[in-house]
Amino acid sequence: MMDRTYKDIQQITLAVDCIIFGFNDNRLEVLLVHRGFAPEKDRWSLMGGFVGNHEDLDDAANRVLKDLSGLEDVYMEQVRTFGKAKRDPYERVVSTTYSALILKDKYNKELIEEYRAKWFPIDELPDLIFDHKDMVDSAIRRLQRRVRTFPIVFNLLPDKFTLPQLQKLYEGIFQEEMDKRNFRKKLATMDFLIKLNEKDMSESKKGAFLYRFDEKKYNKTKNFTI
Amino acid sequence: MMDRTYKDIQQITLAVDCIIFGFNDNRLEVLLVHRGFAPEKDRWSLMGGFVGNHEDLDDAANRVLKDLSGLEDVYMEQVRTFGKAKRDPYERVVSTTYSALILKDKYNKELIEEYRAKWFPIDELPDLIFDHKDMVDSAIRRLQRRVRTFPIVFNLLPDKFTLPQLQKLYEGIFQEEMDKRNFRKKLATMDFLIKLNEKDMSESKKGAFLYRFDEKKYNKTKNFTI
DNA sequence: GTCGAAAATGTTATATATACACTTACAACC
DNA sequence: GGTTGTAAGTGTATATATAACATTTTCGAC
Repeated sequence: MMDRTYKDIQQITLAVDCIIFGFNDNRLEVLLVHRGFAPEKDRWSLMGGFVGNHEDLDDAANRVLKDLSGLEDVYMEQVRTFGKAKRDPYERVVSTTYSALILKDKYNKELIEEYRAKWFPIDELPDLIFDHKDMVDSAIRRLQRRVRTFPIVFNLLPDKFTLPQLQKLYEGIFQEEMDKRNFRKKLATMDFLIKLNEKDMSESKKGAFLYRFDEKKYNKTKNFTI
Repeated sequence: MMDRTYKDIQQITLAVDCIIFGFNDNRLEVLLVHRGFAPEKDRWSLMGGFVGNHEDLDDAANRVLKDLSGLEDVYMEQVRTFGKAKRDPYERVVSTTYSALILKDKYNKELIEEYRAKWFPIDELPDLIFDHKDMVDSAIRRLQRRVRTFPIVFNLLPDKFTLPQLQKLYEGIFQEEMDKRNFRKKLATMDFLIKLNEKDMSESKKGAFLYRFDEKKYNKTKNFTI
């Protein structure tokens, strides 16, 4: 902060936009809202909102997410701030993006309908307003980096999940196929992945064993890389 | 952006703060300014400034850096945005941080004196105002990640530099010593590091060969990891 | 009891990372 | 001009991580 007085400083509308990721049908998807109002009526956008004058930036992002999904205590990270003067052609708005990882079957469907929101696979995004496509892209790139060294993907899965599911999720995030044996070899070294005596029979005749992520055990060593 | 009108939205003072890195005396340092004005008079802070109403956020960061250093076209990256409502106890200010890599002997010394700025090694920082210590820490962590996969350290070195210098720089960034032979083995695989027929005799009797980073050659392959 | 479909499993080759010690060049000094 | 001190420069062996690749198992459906 330099030596100007705090008076007469120009103020700017500050917003947050959420890139909400979900794992559906073995694909990584993003939740988008359909704008029912001008400007840019009937186009798709990220879920966003303005930051209150006495509201923490992080809190604003959580509030916006809760308004749409009904969810609280969601895994969320700030991604970056988009601040081009002309990024919103109607008004000067600077927007900080947050990436959220949610569980598809936990969100509130009525709220989502109310906002006319829809899930889109990340490789089939519709046309988005303003710079929202750049926002999604940077969030995906960040997610791709983060999931290599932090066990955050479990936020996208139910408590019990199978290894084929987990692999499909990583493949959806990286947008590339992985070798099953090498993938499992890495997971086998991680003692915080607990194999249960239960199978999920819904995806195959043989059934796949269910696993659980033990966060406490993970916190002891915190070594994780895919 | 959700369905509120654009009217009556609260506006917030937006700032940028620059974490300016330099490599001096074989150490990684940060340039800080001494506040000569209230509030927080006589404490140290990052160089910052407010964002103009019609100014791109990136442009604001570049302007602030130029005001202090006289430098333009500096390597700069956005780091993250600090938005706690009470982070500045006097007024609501949201600040986006930018990390800059500058060359020590190129900046404008008069400007720096005018602002009462001073270089501090990153492991000997003074007490900083507000959340500026967190800002520096997150910029250092980001820098540590970035220099592993992008050849950005050359922004901290003169056009011609020696391998011992380069290694000292990496050691300063990582805050740990590295093995000379393994370090050079990696560099030897990079054909965009051009060995010159010149030695720098200032640091040793034997002298160390000077090298040059060839950006065009780098751009052909773009493979770089330390 | 045969078939089909997905789950589960190991080995080898290659690449990368780590650990480690001596020789060389040159200025400074006697 | 010979000795000394200091930093520059160099190679090899070992351990670890990554990548490539095919068969067997299970069980429901028919």
